[in-house]
Amino acid sequence: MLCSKPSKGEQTRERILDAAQSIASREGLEGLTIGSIAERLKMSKSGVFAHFGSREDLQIAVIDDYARKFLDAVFFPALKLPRGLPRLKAMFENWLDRVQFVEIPNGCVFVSGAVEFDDKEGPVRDRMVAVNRAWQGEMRKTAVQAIEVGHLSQDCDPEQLVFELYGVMLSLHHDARLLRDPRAVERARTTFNRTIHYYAGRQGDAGAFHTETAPRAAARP
Amino acid sequence: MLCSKPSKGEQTRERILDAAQSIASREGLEGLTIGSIAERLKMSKSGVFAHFGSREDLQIAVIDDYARKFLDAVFFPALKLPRGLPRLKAMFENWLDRVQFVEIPNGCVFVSGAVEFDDKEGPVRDRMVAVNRAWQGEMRKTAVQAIEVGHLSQDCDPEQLVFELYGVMLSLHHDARLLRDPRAVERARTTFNRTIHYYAGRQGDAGAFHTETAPRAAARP
DNA sequence: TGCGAAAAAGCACGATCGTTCGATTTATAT
DNA sequence: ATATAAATCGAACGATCGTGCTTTTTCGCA
Repeated sequence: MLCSKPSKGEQTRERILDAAQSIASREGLEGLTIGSIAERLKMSKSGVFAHFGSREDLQIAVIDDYARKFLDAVFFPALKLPRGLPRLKAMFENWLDRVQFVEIPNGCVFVSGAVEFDDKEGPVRDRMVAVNRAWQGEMRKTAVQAIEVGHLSQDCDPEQLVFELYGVMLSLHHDARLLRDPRAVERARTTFNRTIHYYAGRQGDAGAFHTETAPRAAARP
Repeated sequence: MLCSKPSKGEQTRERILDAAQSIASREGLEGLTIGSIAERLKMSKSGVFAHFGSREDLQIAVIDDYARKFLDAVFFPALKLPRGLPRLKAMFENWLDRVQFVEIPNGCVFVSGAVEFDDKEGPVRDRMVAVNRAWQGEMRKTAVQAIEVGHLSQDCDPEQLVFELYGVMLSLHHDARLLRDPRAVERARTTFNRTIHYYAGRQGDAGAFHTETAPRAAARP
């Protein structure tokens, strides 16, 4: 019997992780505090602390949890589409939805964690790097497939493409969250379309992009 | 008589600002601490504190100082070049040098500050936004001039261009500092060249970019 | 229903944070 | 050189941090 009974401990561990998620999104992993979780959950600090061996372990658990939710929302649904451009475009649209409706309002631990731990050696940084490499690796693989099936040019460097797509999202985060520019989402989409169009290259498949701005009407299940 | 004698107070204020700069680059503006400055300067905490009304004022002073140094290194030297693409390209190359030789090794308060204060209301955030808008504004103006003199297409949206250039630099910071990818600098240059080439549009001035990867041999004075 | 285990609370600890205040040491100008 | 002002120090404050310990409460099962 799998997943029979979530014991009391596992339940509250989940509640703690949710609260930590929410706080870390807004305040960053360094601003995440045992006391702030305890206050939000109306628990004692030691009660919260007991579920994790240390604050570092808690931060790592938050990173893992965030990565799982991110991939569940952005990556795995796109696997249902055929390889190549359809899948790549679906990944980008899912990502854009995630940024627009979750990360811009609440913050993103990938973005804040990247600058918080970029020169702070230790296991938290290591995990941050690992999940980042994993996600960029999936994007790269998707780009490679798009090249293999002929949707993108043979001249396309997949890692270069990933670099550019990641930059689009970082700029989106920056302009939308710091400068509060509502046009940032549209700019991100414009950049993506132009970038893909370029890498699609001279082979006439450019018609695969029916509209310059994707149809946002379709309800997401 | 201007700038006659820097009084003792102004001198140490400068030393404090330098130390604060160095610490804030590595640890972020939130990791910047009165005690850490005092320790580095072998002063008392209160001695350091007395030069600024509060920690917030210190953080704001660091932001202003950082912005000034950034513009001195990146923006103003480019003004000596003629308007249009030469100036825009000089700004990018100066920026890339700055990132490569200063910000990647030491960190950047624009990048870390942007995510630290993106939803932390207050005067520090306000200043962060102000200097960011100022810099993006200068880039936009430079892009507008490039359009006016015909180096960039009339169809080019200057704000879209700024969005994309900023994204290139953010992705460079991310890949170089978190993932420690030495190829990130080259990728940034590649993206810039391609982006400008696109916005230069159908007018045959594309030859203005002699090499795909800029000649890094020339010693910078 | 009662018993052993698991979970949560309570309390204290040393450290560090920004900040205040009065004393003390320096620099500046007459 | 001396008086006045500026700069720095030393000590302390209340808060908050992560983390150990011990005790109490609660859960799960026979």
